[in-house]
Parts: sequence; structure tokens; C-alpha cells
Amino acid sequence: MSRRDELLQQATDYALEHGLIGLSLRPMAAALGTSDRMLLYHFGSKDALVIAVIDESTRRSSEVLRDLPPAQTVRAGVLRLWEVHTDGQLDRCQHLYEQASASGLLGDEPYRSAVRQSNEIWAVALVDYLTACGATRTGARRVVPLLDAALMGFHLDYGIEADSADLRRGVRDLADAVHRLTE
Amino acid sequence: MSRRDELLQQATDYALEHGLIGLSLRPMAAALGTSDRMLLYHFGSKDALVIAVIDESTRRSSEVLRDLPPAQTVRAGVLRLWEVHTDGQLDRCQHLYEQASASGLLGDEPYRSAVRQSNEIWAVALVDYLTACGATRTGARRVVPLLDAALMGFHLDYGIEADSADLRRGVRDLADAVHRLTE
DNA sequence: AATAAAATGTAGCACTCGCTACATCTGAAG
DNA sequence: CTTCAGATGTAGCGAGTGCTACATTTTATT
Repeated sequence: MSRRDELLQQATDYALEHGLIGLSLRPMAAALGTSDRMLLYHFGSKDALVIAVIDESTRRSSEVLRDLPPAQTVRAGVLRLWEVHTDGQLDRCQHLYEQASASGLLGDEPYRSAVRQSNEIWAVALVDYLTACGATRTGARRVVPLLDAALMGFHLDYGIEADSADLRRGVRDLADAVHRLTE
Repeated sequence: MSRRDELLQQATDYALEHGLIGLSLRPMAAALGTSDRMLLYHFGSKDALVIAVIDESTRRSSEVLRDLPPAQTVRAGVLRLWEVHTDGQLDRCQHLYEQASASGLLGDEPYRSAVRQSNEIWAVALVDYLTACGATRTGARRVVPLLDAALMGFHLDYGIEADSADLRRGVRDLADAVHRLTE
């Protein structure tokens, strides 16, 4: 593994823990046991580093989805998806995506492009998982926009305290709706 | 209107246009025809100013919802809600909320508290609108978590190009699901 | 008009930011 | 061993940050 790749792994870990918003090179470099100078040497600029981190985070999260054992039904699959969303690895990746997305809201680069690409990869992974749970491919594709939006919305609204009765019922309602739409 | 209130209105306008992330006092003050010194004098600190701006934005958006003529059915109401979401005033308020929410994801104050309060006010406004569209109060309350999450998710995913076929179908699916759940 | 209080302007402090110039070190090829 | 390119350390630049000290002007009250 090249030095750049090593640093990318560590930088992604750091960003997943500390967030993208307000990220600055010097504290990150210190935590990684290197210097801002080296990060810029290997990545070219802060923007390029941020893009690489977003890409790596997207890669990791879709890998999680690919390795997730399919559920018996689409309804169960959606419930499982939400469980995974609130669980360590994916939770942080989702945070990172949401931060990047919010940062790109007004069209600011590099977030806008990075987020769009990330979103496409994620949508494909979602479709694959739903089909593995028994949905037709067209049905899965049809329902992914709603599913993705609702999952992200739940995650953003209840991000910290992911354990309210309202939330649980909301997720159940979502699972039912998605199930019905893929029949 | 006190000087503070005048400045708050202008500051909110500015934040709605330029975003919360990376907001800094001096450019904002210059655009408002005042100085960072004065903003800090009237609001005490940047954090306090940001909180005030979030509150004002929340007030404006729930006012939009309160003044929105009810639709004939819940389904039509949801479609109307999405239209309003992509339309000038509310669109920007939603952007601001999403930026604040993303900033508070890891628990950072003052965003965390401000966002929670904003979210509660918004949920109440949503319930009121749904009931005005013919939903029962319990039905509306039940479905608001899913509705709010999905609307925000759509907004975040398709924030810039709010005109794709996928998105339109997603919104229609959401409207159907919400309609069914409030019957 | 005198006085207190609120509002504003000026200047700057201490700090962080991304980034760069330049020197140095390391390790493999010739 | 020499050479030379890639990797790293040191130091610092110029700009921007939130915020403050202090003086001054404006406004309202007695």
C-alpha cells in the first residue's frame, strides 16, 4: 500500500470521527502522525484530500451494504437497513455524506460533484440489496429515491438519540410503504 | 423595531443566501452595512447570532406553512408541501436547517440545541397543515416523522436539480404512503 | 442644559488557516 | 560510491478569524 493510501485510510478514519465541517489540516495531520505539509504533498490540496476522503467513505459504506446478508422480505430488509444505519461504521459514513451534502447545498465545489457521484454509487448498492431481498430490479430502482431520502432524513433528524418511539414507528411505516411499492 | 431586530432580519436574509457553514462575521457585517463589532455588540457572540438566525428562519418557515391554503386531501397536501419546499422562501430555510443539522451531527453546540428546538416547531406546523388537509390529529402526528424525514431527504439529495423523474415519482410514492397512513 | 446610557467607530490582539520556499534526508539505480 | 528523484522537516507568509479595549458619538431622561 502506497504512503498515500495509508494516509487516505487514516484521514478517512479521522474525518469519520471528527466530521468534514470545519476540518483543518494541521490537527488532522497531527492525529495521523504526519504534517499538513505531507498531506498537501500527497493529495495536492485540501479540496483533493476531501474528495478522496468522501470517495473512500462511500466505498466503505457500499461495501458494508454488499456484505450485508439479505433479509427474507423487502420489509425486513428495510428494517435491517435502518439497524445498520445506526450502527457504527455506516452511521459515521452517513454523517460524513450528510455533512458533505449540506456543504454543497449552494453549489459549492468540490462538494457538489463529490456528493453527486457518491449518491449514485450508494443508490446502486441500495438497489442491489433490495433485489437480494426479493424485490424485482425495476421495483427496487423505483423505490430507492424514497427509501434513500427517508433513511437519510431519519438519520439527520434523530441522528444523536436514535431511540424514540416516533422514530421506530416512522421506520416501520417506511418499511411497509417500500414493501408495498416493490410488490 | 429595535436595532437588534433589524440586524436579525438582515442577518437571516444573508445567512439564507450564503449558508451557515463557513459563515464569518466580517463579510456578513459588510453586506449588512455594519461591522462585526456591532453584530457582537447586539448579539453577544457569533454562536448567539447563529442561534438567533436559526430561530428566525424557523419562525419564517413555519409561518409559510401556517399561511398555506389547505389542500383537499392529504395526498394533495403532501404534493403541495413538496412544491412549497422547492420554492424560494422555504427552500432556503430548509437549506439552512439542513446545514445546521449537519453541523450539529456530532453533538456540537450551539447547533444541536438550536436544531432540536427548530425541529419541534416545524413538526407542529406540519401536523397543523395535515389536519387542515383533512387528516385526524393522531393520524397527522403519527405520520409526521416519516413525512418530515422524506421531504428533507429529497431536498438534500436533489437540492440543486429538483426536477428529475425519479424524484417526482418518489414524492408521489411518499404522498400515497402518507395518505394511506392517515386514513 | 446636564447627565447617564445606549450605540458606534477605530485599532488591534492572539490565533488559525491553506499553502509554499527551501533545505534535508533516504533509498534505489547506474 | 555517486547520482538523483521521491519523501520529509522547518519555517514562515499573507490573509482571515472571533473578539476586545478604548474612545467617541448619539439618544433619552431628568
